Amino acid sequence: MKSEAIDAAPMTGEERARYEGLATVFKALAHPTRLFIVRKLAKGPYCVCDLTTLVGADTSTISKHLSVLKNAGLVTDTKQGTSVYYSLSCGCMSQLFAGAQTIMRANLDRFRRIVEGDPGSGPEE
Amino acid sequence: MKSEAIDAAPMTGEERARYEGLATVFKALAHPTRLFIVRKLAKGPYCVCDLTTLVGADTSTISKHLSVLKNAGLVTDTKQGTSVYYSLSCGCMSQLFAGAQTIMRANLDRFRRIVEGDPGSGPEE
DNA sequence: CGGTTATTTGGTATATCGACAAAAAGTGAC
DNA sequence: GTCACTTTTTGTCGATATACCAAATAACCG
Repeated sequence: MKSEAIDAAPMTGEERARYEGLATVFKALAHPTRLFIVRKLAKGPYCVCDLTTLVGADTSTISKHLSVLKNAGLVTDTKQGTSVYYSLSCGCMSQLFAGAQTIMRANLDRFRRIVEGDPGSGPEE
Repeated sequence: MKSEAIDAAPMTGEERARYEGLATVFKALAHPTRLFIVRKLAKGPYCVCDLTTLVGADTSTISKHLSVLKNAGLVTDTKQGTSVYYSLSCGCMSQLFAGAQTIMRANLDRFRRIVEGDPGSGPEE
């Protein structure tokens, strides 16, 4: 049975497109290495080879991760000699991190309560 | 050649784990349908069948999307009769959306400038 | 209990992602 | 031009994600 009232109509095509655009941003952040990179870039620009060293992966891998971030509009790049330096394109990244960290912290708390056996918290069963 | 100083050491195991946890949150948001669902849940709890109608997909598909959101700690569920109602577990979702929307807006602006041919903006070449 | 409804789980086919290696492309120095 | 260095692109392959269908599970009602 349906709930009281589904006031809102089903997802329209335009809505769908908007959510796909948003999803592109989140997809770009949906990888530990890319998060690590974004975190580094928050401190200043880095070139590909530096990030390669920091992450400890193949250069081509890092380059591809950076292109994902760039296509999502999260970073910009500048050429300097043979190097390409990447920077964050938006200060709002910290906002995104803050939100995600809030959730992660809550998850950790929940997990801890479950492990420590605080009754009345976890999935009682 | 390396940049001046890579003061920070390479990614440690602990760091890696932390970024994987964060990535789980972003991964959960990295799908248009799940974003749509989260948006709906911001208005109040919905059961699976309502969301199924709103999205226009198979029930099992929606159920699976909801389980992804739940495993990431973004939503909680409550049983009421035969229905399961899902709610957001955190008000910080709006923060995440705001950040992503800021980026998307910037992307749109950039794109528009390129299309409209404003010189000195797009990827000059 | 059998019947109905709501949800989850398992199977499967397709598509996308991610990592490395190898090759290509761009830049600067000589 | 060639050499050295940095970055991107391409190819391949295994892992993951996603959609639907079908079957299993759970809750309510008579």
